[in-house]
Formats: sequence, C-alpha cells, structure tokens
Amino acid sequence: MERKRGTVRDLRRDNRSVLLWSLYFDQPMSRQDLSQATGLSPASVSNVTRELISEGVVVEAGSVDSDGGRPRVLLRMNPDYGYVIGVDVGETRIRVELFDLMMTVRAKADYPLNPHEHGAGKVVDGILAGLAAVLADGAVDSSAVLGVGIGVPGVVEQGSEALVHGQTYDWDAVPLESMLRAGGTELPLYIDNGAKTMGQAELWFGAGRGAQNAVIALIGSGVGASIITNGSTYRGSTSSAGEWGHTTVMVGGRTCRCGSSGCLEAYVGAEAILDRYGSLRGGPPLPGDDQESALAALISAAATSPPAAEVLDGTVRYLGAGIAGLINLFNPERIILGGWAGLLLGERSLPAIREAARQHSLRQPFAETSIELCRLGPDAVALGAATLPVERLLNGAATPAAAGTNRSASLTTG
Amino acid sequence: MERKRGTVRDLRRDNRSVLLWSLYFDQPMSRQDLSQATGLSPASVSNVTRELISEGVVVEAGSVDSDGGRPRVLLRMNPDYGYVIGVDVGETRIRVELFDLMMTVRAKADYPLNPHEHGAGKVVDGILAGLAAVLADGAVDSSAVLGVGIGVPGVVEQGSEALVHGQTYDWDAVPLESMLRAGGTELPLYIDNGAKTMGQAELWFGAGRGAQNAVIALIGSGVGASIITNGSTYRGSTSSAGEWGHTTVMVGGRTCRCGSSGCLEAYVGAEAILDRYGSLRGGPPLPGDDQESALAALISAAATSPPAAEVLDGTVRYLGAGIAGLINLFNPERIILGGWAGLLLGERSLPAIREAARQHSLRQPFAETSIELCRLGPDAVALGAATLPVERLLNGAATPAAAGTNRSASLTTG
DNA sequence: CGCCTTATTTCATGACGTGATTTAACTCAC
DNA sequence: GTGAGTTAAATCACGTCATGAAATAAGGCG
Repeated sequence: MERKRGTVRDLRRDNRSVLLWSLYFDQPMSRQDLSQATGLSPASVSNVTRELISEGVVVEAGSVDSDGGRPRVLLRMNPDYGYVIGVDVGETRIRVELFDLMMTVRAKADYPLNPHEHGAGKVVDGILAGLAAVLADGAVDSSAVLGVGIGVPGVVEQGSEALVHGQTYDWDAVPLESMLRAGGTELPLYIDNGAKTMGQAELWFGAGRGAQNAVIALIGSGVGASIITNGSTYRGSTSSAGEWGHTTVMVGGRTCRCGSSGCLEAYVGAEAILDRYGSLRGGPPLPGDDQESALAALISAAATSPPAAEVLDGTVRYLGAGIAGLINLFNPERIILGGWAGLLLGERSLPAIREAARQHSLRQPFAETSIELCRLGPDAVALGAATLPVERLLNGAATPAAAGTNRSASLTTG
Repeated sequence: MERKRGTVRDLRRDNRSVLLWSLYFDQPMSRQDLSQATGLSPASVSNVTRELISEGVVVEAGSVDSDGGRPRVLLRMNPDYGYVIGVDVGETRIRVELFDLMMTVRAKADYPLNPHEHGAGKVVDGILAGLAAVLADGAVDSSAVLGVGIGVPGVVEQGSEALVHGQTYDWDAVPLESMLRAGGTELPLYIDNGAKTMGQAELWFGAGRGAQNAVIALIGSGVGASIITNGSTYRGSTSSAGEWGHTTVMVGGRTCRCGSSGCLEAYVGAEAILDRYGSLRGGPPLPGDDQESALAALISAAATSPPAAEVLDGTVRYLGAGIAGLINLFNPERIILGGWAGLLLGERSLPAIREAARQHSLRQPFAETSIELCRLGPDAVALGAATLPVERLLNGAATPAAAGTNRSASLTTG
C-alpha cells in the first residue's frame, strides 16, 4: 500500500483516508471527536465529512449529549454503502461469505471439496458458484460489491494477475485471477494467502486490535504465521513472508514434509503431533479419521496417558521455542496463537507455552510481549479476505463503480 | 520516522525529502533527472531546488551534455553543508569518526577500552574526548555538526532520553544520552544499537544498496542482525527487534550465555565456535589471546585438521539453518553476512553456507534471495551511526541550527 | 547570425487546510 | 416563554502549494 505523494490532491486523499480509518474503528464519532483523533482542523473535518456524506460512505446517525450546548452529531460508516465478499479456500471446503461494510454477515455458502482433488478448475467453479449464491441469497446486486477477497493456501505472487503457488494443493503458479475472470466475474478481486487474511481479521476485529507490531501464529495441520509490522501485514519482497513453520528448531531433527528436517512444523503441526504420538505408542493412529477429533482425543487422553502427556509436553516446548524466536526477532507487542490446533493446544496449555517461550527468549522483549489466543476462531479466513476491499476503500480508492443502491441521494450541496 | 500529514506545508516537506533522497544516492543529477526520478513536475523541482540551493544543502556543479539544446545543470549535495559524527562503542575500543555530508572521513579518534571495565562513565568520557578530538582535528566548529550517531552494543530504548540495556556490558537502563548531556555536549544525539547502525551502513553504501527487504546478519563474538523492511530499519515495538542470535536452532542444545539453550549464538558465535573446538580437542584454547586470531587460526587449520573441519562444518550447517529461517520469515531480496567472524566464515565457506540455507528453506523464497557478504568491513558501525543525523536531514528536519560555515549566503530571493 | 533544440523558470490557476468568525442548536434560569 | 450562555459545526478570507502552459535561457549547427 504505497502512498503516492506529490500533488495537493493526494493530500486530500490522505486526510480523507485517515479520517475514514479513524471512524471505521471507532464508530460512532462526532466531527469534533474526529478532529481530535486525526489531528485535522475542525474546518477540514467538516469539509471532508461533507464530501463523504454526499458520497454516501458516511451517514449521520442521530445527535447525542448536550449539557448546555449544541449537541454533537454522530457519524457512522454507512454499512450499506457497498458490500464485500470473503472467500476461504480450505482443505475440505470453499466458504463464501457476503458482508456489509461493517462486516456483518449477509449470506453464506459452502462448497465441499474432495480432500484429494484440489484441481484449480474445481476451486474456480466452487468460488464462482459461491459468489452467485451469496449475491442471490443476500439480494445484492453485483454492482454494489466493492470487491471479493480470496484467502488461499500457499504463496500468492502479486503481479498484474495474481499467481498462486500452493504447496499443499500442488498448485504451481495457478493464474487464479485470470481463471476467475475467464469464468465470467467482473468483480474486483483481491487474492492473498489465507494465513495473512486470517491475521488481518484478528488484527482488525480480534485479539490484535490496535497492535502495531504483532505476529499471528497459526497452527493447523501445518504451521504458518502472519506478521504485522507498523500496523499492517508484512509481505516481504515476493509476498511469501511469514513462513514460520519451516524454521529449524532442531538441526538434524525429524524429517518434514517440506523435505527439510527439524522444522517447527515437524514437531508442532497437528499432523506431526499425531505422528509422534503414533510412533511413541507403536500403535495405529488415534480414533477419528480427521485430525481435529484425533488431536482433541490426544489432548484429553493426556490427563491419564503418560505417552500422550509426553508428546504434548514436547510440543509445548518446541512451540515455546518457536514463539521465542518470533519475540526475539520481531519484538512485537503481541503474539496471537490461532489455527484450530493452536486453539486446542492453547486452551489446554497456554500458561505452559508462555513459560516455554520465556525460557527461550530474551528477558526484555519477552517482558514487552503478551501471548494470547485468537478470538475469532478458525473461520476468520473469509472475514479477513473480505477486509481487503474494505482496506482499499478506507485507503481512499476512488469510489469504485457506482457502489451502493442504498445511498441517500441528496447531492444538492451549495 | 513518522510522516505527519495534514497541512499543505507538510506536502512541501515530503516532496523536498523525496527529492533529497533521490539526489543523495544518485549524485549528480540535473533538475530534469530529478523530475523523472521523483515524479514531481519540472516546475516543482525547480522551486524546491531553488530553496535547497539557497539553504546551501545543494549546489550546482557544472553543466554537462548538449546535443543541440540547453545543457543540463548538474546538482549535488553540498558535502560541506554540515558534518556528522559517528561513534562505535565496541568491546575493546571506542571509535569516533567525523564525516562530511557525503560520508567522506574528515577525522578519526580511537579510545581503547579495558575489556573488563565497561563502566558507563568510562564510555561517556571516551565519547566526549573523542568528539572534542575529531572536531579539533577536522577543524570543524560544533555549530556545523548536524548530529552525532552512537552505535552501542545492546538494546536501546528510545524514549524522551535514550536508555541503553547492554547484555554484554552488564548495563541496565544506562541513561547514556543524559550522561553525555551532563558531560557538556550540546550536539544532537542519535543513539542506536550497533548492529542496526552497521546494517544501515551496508544498506546505504554496501551490499544492501537499493534493497527494500533485507537482513544483515552479523556474527562476531555473539550473533545479531539488522532487519530492513520496506527500505528502512525495522525496530519493533521497543526497538529490540533483530535479536537473531538467540533463536533456538536445537531444542535442548548447548547452553548459551543468555541462559537459554540451543541458541544459534551457542553454535555459530565466535566464542561458541572456539569453545566447541576446544572441548572437541580436549585441549587448551587456540593460540592468540584474542578470538579474532584464534578463529582465523582455526579456519586455516581446517584444511589439515579433521576436528577443526568438523567444527566448521557444523557451524556452516547451523548458520545455514539460521539463515534459512530468516529467508522463510522475511522473504528478503538479500541476506548479507557480516561481522568479523561472519566475514571469516563467509570468505571460506560462502557456497557451503548457501547450500545449507537452501536445504533448510522453502524453495520459492530461497530462489528469490541472494546471500552475500558485507562490503564495508567491521568498522562500519561508526559510519552507519553517522547516517542517522543525515537521515534526519534528508527526511526534512528543519535546518538544524545554523549548520554550515560554508554556505553561499545569497538569500535574496524575490 | 539566425534557426533549432532542449533545460529551466515564470506565470496564472485551481486545490487545499486553517484560524477566525458566524451560524446553528440546545440548556437553563428566571 | 424568553433571553443569556454554551458548545458544535459551517463559512470565509487567506496563505501555501503543485502544476500545465508559456516564456525564457543556453547552447549547437548550418
């Protein structure tokens, strides 16, 4: 998100953007509050506000207070100014959700995916079907949609057309964007890595609110992370930053599915945990075909089963070491542990994880970091993806399309 | 380095800053070149340029070219607009260097430090003496000094007055800034971690030039790093970001001087390498009281001595794993290996280090990353520290003091 | 020496943010 | 009720800025 500078018009756009961000996260606010929060003069707030209201992005929402003076008029975002869609391309299903501007869900659609059949074509079909379904279900015209955010597993190469490199899916440079275009959609698309979109969801609405520097650590079958620096997602030079799972925590250790050895993921990923438990017991895998119930079973077994406890203790230790590395390197205000396996582990062992992290990190940065659990659950990928077009709106993209059937159209100003 | 926005005057400052950065790193340039490089209109370049010339920051430096048209007038920074001082507080000495704006050395001074006597008082005395010495030696009046950058070991807490937490020195919240003030200096001070200043030196003038995302990995007696994100040094929430040395690469491994175990530093720091070699041989430490010659001796012994070769091979492997972690997490364009021990290792084994890093990192980000050696040598700490006040100047700090005896003072404009 | 070419400056214009000033919208005491 | 008091918001006049267009400067070339 570069900020072009130069002309005096860009300045206006910047100020407008600052004001929108402020309002978005602190609704409702009076013009006066906004002036304080943004540092802009009351006069400027008044001007920018008029513009925003006439565009329909912002609406007045009643007045409040008055101990003797003119009451403050409260301002809100207009949730119906436009809609956004979030797509979560998961291992077993595609989920599509329609939100209004304030991220209230308006419609949902799920498309199951055969775990062993991840052809890009299937995924594209699922997404397109989901888009049509939520638009119909929510009774929203596509012209009112600001954009569609899509969270996918794997690295997304942002170019003129986004390319997806999916390790898990065995995708190699899949041109998802142009495939969707070929499928007929004309909605603005924002494609990003699912861990990053989920991180952004936590950053905006979950345990990360207000953080400038944070790492959202995600543990599912595999291990990933979303890195927040200076208040926004860090992507690195080719958008693959945050691949935390393949950090070496044990040189010469267990072989990882990435081909290397000693990776963090080879110890704390759900698959690895179950595998370690299996080889310790020497028996067959735990009950339940899916990892989720198997891991839950392992965790509840730990109370009585020494081998299960041993595996989990080891997991906590490796995880703590991995988190400590993040603390030392990034010096974040917050580490947020998520992903379905991360939540299972965290619910049982957060204090132990904190202690392990303490042991492996430097005193000073550790003392400045809080380690918490995600608040939004594992379904936040779609939510986070849907924030991408909202982010663009807040950053001042020119009114996209005519967006908004629901505007109060009193443009008679002056 | 926040960029305050709001008024139209800030816009001017921003444009001025963009122009200065461009000119600083691409001297000399004509106004036309600048217009192209910055995206500003020729008219604006002309205006801003006039201002800069009248202030004395920029000077015209001859014209060039002319295949039929008016020749381009070349512009340069005025190296004598003001001076900056860089201080390197090392383990065995304090080094103070005086530079002009283009970082040409004008004077140097060294103050030896007893390795076992790192009292803050001694250090402050040394710095103050050094400042006086270089100013005298360089025949520069203190009013012409834009600022003093000081690179120290340990974490620097940037508050209203910088506090230094030095692990190595056993410093705990030493108020270095106010101590120097109490010592009588009135020069603007910029205190930062030495690894970060060295990283900035490489970023500006060394192997990091032009990189937007890079990590400068420093190996000396200990191990540190300087992280560059989006073109500038990343500091994290309390400026301790970049503590790479205590990343766990071997859970339950060697005890580290930080108190934890399995830290990268416990394997690839010079002290650790020598220690590992010592315990492998079972004999006394290598010849040479200082680590530097001992490590050099170990490296040259590796050609004939199997134990030495074994230790170094292990070191390469651990180092590669550590670097791989940086590649995965940060997805940088470049990893730059430095520090005196890093250079010794790198000169002998860079290809092996690259290979080890490849084995432990993901294919895609590894392919996008080049791994190189530092170009400026271990003395770049002072140089990098001295860039701090220059950075401030380029970012558009109001002309600090009256800076510059050497200005052409024709301020008669319109 | 005049014409051509290219770099730089000048000029008029339109936007913008802001402090000061007005106007708007209420409360409250009487 | 009604006027004084109080606070929020809008308006105004002003100064600053970047910019495209036009003018000017500075050289080459025939």
